[in-house]
Amino acid sequence: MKSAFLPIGALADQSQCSVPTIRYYEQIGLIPPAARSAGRRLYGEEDVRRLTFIRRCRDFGFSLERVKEMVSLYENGDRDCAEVRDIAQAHLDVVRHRMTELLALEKSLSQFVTSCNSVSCQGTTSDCVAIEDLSQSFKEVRRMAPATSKDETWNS
Amino acid sequence: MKSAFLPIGALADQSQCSVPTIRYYEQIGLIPPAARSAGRRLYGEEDVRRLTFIRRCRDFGFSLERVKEMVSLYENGDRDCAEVRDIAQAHLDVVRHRMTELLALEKSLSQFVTSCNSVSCQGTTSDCVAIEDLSQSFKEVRRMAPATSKDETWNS
DNA sequence: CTAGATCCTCAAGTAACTTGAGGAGCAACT
DNA sequence: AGTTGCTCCTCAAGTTACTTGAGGATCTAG
Repeated sequence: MKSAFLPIGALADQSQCSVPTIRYYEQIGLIPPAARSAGRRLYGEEDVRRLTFIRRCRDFGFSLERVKEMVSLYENGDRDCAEVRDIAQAHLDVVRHRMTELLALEKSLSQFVTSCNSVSCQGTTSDCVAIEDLSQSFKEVRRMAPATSKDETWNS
Repeated sequence: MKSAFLPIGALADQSQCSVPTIRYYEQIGLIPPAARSAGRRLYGEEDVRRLTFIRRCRDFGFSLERVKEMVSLYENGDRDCAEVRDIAQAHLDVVRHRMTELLALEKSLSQFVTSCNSVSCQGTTSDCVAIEDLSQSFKEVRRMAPATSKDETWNS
């Protein structure tokens, strides 16, 4: 068996969460209380997976309450399957919406950087053609996605 | 001239920020103090653009401090153009990184929903094949992006 | 066996808002 | 002219999701 036990610092490294954040998650009941050896917390591979998943969801802007829901999707075995699918579907909708917005910002920024590199661009920003382009792209972004409902279903 | 003056509620609608949030942004100096008529704030098209841009950046997970920096990108004309480009480039890196992670999550979720719809799925989650698929996809997601540096440059 | 890194708990601080109290102003129907 | 209802104002307190700090114990390497 290769299941080594990890102290909290190693878990933090592997999951990209900070040590105090992990303790905080335990405190609020998002992750189960860790096993202890001489008062110190010990973790396994399952904990690395769970925490990585949690950190990822947080990066995407889901609230801790929603993350709790998502974690329970694949850990809790006594829920109605259709209900679980509906939750996942709704999360998927949000994720797709975020992706279109991120794509629009990516386009704005890359256009800006490209034109800033290609045009003669030695002076201050007021002389720089690319700056005007940038503020123009933001207007375009707005036109592209006019009815951004602010995902109130998910973060309210 | 078609420049109508907007009360704070209309600005909130158009920019997708809440009314208290706009007042808060004024208070912390992120947006300039609005003109007033009978004590009430009045705004124009420029304010709609600025606030929409700010809201969008916040949705993408940039801190208010970073947003301040980005707002000054196209409003402040006395900065070195190369410096401005470097800031934009760094933002672009973060945005691209977020996009690959979002894409991975999108894949996980859509696979889950699809298989949940196709297989016989009438009981509880412990009976459902799709749940096992989902937790498997999360492991895949982890393998796809192992060195997530947590964007410390941007949100520290 | 000691020096430094890592761990522990508990309390307080921070960012970015949100909510609530208490009150004034404007629009528009009657 | 009155009053009903919506929007606005300020100021203070609450919320979420952490982070930082104090004060102390414990493990690990040289």
